[in-house]
Amino acid sequence: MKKQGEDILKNSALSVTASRKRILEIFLDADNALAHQDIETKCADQYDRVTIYRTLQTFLEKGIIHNIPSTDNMVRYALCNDACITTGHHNDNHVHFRCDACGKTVCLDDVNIPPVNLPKGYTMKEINMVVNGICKSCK
Amino acid sequence: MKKQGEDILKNSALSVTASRKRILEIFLDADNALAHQDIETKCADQYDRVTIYRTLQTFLEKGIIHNIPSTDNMVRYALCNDACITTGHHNDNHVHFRCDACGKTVCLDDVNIPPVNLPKGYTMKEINMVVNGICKSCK
DNA sequence: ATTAAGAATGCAACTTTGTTGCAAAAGTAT
DNA sequence: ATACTTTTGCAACAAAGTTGCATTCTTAAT
Repeated sequence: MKKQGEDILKNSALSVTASRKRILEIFLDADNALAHQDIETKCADQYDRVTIYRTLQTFLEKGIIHNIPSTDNMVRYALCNDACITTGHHNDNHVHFRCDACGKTVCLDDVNIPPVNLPKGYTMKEINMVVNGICKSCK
Repeated sequence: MKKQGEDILKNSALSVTASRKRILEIFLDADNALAHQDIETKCADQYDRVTIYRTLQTFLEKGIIHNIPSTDNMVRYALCNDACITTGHHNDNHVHFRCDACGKTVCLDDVNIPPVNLPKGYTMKEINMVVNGICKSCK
């Protein structure tokens, strides 16, 4: 299990570096989505701010993580599920939940986004759904 | 029609000031959602950046505008529809659409967000749906 | 209409967040 | 082990957002 992060990097054809392994580890350990800031507080002493920005960008492009929109100017990131990473096919069709009590944002992997009918002339490429309220841990 | 902005302010128990009227006017004229930056470029010569921040904050709190989440760290704002403002009751249950071609974000007022079943233990308070793709004007 | 009280604005200073170019260091493949 | 490529850290900068306070504008009551 120690090698999990390294494997993800190799599968994505990325070179294996200490900072990438560490940031992946942070995601693997987390039970919720992380903002840039969260990651920075966990390892800014070890790695430069700029490196974190670039690493998140790289992970996004490779489909290792996906981002979750927000209304607070704090885009959050979460690991894509295994199928996503191994197949290369993206299926981030799940709902995200933000708890107003604990502030955590999580992926509800089992809750699919319901289909929507757009008006004539609109073409859908991606869809994002974020629900907030109280999570099961807080209530 | 000239008084529309002023009426909105009065209905929300806000004092009528030049900057608030101007910012409301910008929203009334716009056919898409606006980021802070958009507003700034339209009136930063007339009003201070700080005033714009505070005005948007106030409008949000009063329910005059609502915000639209994004993954690009550019929260956008749009006027709530009339019913929203007059009844004080929020019903921003519509889908938002972001066009990848023209970059505009719009409210699809006629497209309701479909219901979602959350797992046991989760309570929903708000829900947000953002679709992106190509809008009817661009294709 | 005038005025007093309260609210909003502008300014200045500051903090945080994000970006870019470049030299040094580390990783990869031979 | 070496040459080549990629990544990192640093520095400098640009942009975004925040706060306190003095001044100005609104409002409501006289």
